[in-house]
Formats: sequence, C-alpha cells, structure tokens
Amino acid sequence: MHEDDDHWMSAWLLLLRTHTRLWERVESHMRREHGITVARFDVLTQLNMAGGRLGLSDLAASLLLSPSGLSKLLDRMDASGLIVREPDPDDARASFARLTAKGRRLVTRARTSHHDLVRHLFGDVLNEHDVADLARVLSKIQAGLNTDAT
Amino acid sequence: MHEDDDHWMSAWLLLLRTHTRLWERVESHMRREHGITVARFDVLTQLNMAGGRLGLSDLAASLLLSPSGLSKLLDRMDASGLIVREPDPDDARASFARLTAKGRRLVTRARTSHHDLVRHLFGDVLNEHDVADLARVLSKIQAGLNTDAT
DNA sequence: AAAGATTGACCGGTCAATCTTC
DNA sequence: GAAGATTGACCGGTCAATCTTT
Repeated sequence: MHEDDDHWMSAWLLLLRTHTRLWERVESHMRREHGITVARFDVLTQLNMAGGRLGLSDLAASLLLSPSGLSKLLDRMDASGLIVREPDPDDARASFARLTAKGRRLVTRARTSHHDLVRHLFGDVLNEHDVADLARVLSKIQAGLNTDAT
Repeated sequence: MHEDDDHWMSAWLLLLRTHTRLWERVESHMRREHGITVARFDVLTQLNMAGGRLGLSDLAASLLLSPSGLSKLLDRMDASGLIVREPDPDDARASFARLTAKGRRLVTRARTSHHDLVRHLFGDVLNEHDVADLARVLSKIQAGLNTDAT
C-alpha cells in the first residue's frame, strides 16, 4: 500500500515519454516532407474541416490553445501566406481566420501523409484490442480531469 | 477497412489531448504550490536521485532533452539559485550540474506534493487493470518507435 | 576529426495588461 | 463591465553554427 504507489508515477512518466517521442517523430516528418510544423498543420486542418473559415475564439478552443497563443501563431502563418484574417461584419471585435489557396493546397497534400504516419506508428504495433484499451483508459483520465476542480 | 482507419487518428488525438490537459494541470499545480515549473522540477529530481551531481550529457539524455535546451534551462536555474555548474577535473570539455541547498530544499518539499497529485489524477479514476493496460499499450508504442528508422 | 557545451535565430506557448467594441 | 483580440515579457524547446578540448 505504500511502495506500490509508484505505479501511478511510472504510468505518468511513461505517458510523458511516449508523447514526447511520438511528437518528435510526427514533427520531424511533417517538417521534412511538407515544410510545416504540426501546430500549423493543426490550424490548417481545423480551418479545412470548417469549410475554410473559422472564428478565432472557436479556433482557439478547438485547438486547446490560449487566445494569445493563437494570435501569435496566426501572425506567423499569415506571414507565411497560409492564412489571412478577416473581420466579422456582425461584430467589430471578432475576426475570422481563412485558408489561403496556398494553405488549402498544403493541408490537402499533407493530410494523407500525416494519416499514413499515424497509422504506421499505431497500427503497426497495436491490435484492435490495444487501441480500445488505450482509448478507454485515456477517456477515463480525461473524465477525471473534467470532474475535479483541484 | 477504409473508414475504420480513423481509429488510429482518434487514438492519436486523444493521446495528444490527454497529455496536454494533464500537463497543464501538473504545471499549474507546481507553479502555484511551489513556484517552480515541471521542467525545472524534473532537473532537480534527476540531480537528487543521482546524489546531487550529474554530468550535463547524462542529464540531457535522462531528460530526453537536447544539449542546447539543457544548457539554457540550466542558465535560468542557475540564475534562480537552484543549481550550479562545476567543471569536470578529468575532462576540461565536460561539466557537472550540482544541486544547491536551495534546490535540494525545493525538490524535497515538492516531491511529496507532486507524487500526491499524480496519484490523484490517475489513482482516483483508474484501477489496477487500467494502469496495466495503459502501460502495456504505451510500451508497445515505444517499442515500435525504437525499432523502425522511419 | 569527434565530443562536450554554448550561442543565435527561431517556433510555440503562457500570463498579465491593454485596447476596442459590445 | 464583459468579450474578442493583441502585445510585451517570459519560459522551454529545436537546429545550425561555433568554440574548446580530447
């Protein structure tokens, strides 16, 4: 009841380590193959799924990103010609981000390759049972996070 | 066989999201309760486990951190009085990082609280079976990462 | 030449403060 | 006053280039 508590810590460290290594792999792949970071790809993906345009607040929420973090990311993506900002005609405080043609081309091209990589990283080593277990456990953790106000 | 491929992507996104939220929780806890970031706490923990002193290369490797990343982190921790650098008498190229008294006090104080938080985040929602499943699946993923040179 | 470490330029992110509009 | 967004100061991290020592 006292030494075995390390199970939780081991699980936490394993999760951290796995995330870091997976992230590195995906990041370097996207950079090498498409000259784009995952953060930018995620923005492009959200915009693409939303039909090409999305309000900044919605975008920030869907990306689990702070407003200021998004603002700066969009600055850099704007400078790279991947997106543009558009005013909201119904509310002068609000803005939209819109995919440029370049941004749309990039996300279209990168989508399949990214999908294949993830399938490779997970599918080559996990069976359906593994994936189900992973999803179940991670969902439980998330539920716990939403519940308690610690 | 074609629509079900999204299982891998869903798992990947769930892993990302869970990691992000857990990290935020732990980070804000450490900052609030101990005035320290997780990155710094991890350095202190490694040094403490090694008896107070560790070579920079070893430290970087154990933290899954690049040499330059560690160098800058140590600069900031040095400025905060948490560690000091020491020359290696046997190799003038190499350096050690050593815990200061302040650093040791901090890691000692924070250790229990950090441990309790992790036990809370995992232990309150997962049973032994869940943890075993999580560890098994994450280990499989890690093994796949080590194997392929993609 | 290779190894250990650092520096400069950059990316991505937070928080607190601010500005404008609602 | 609250909401949407941005800015400045900062943390943490990578990569490429560099310096010193081996």
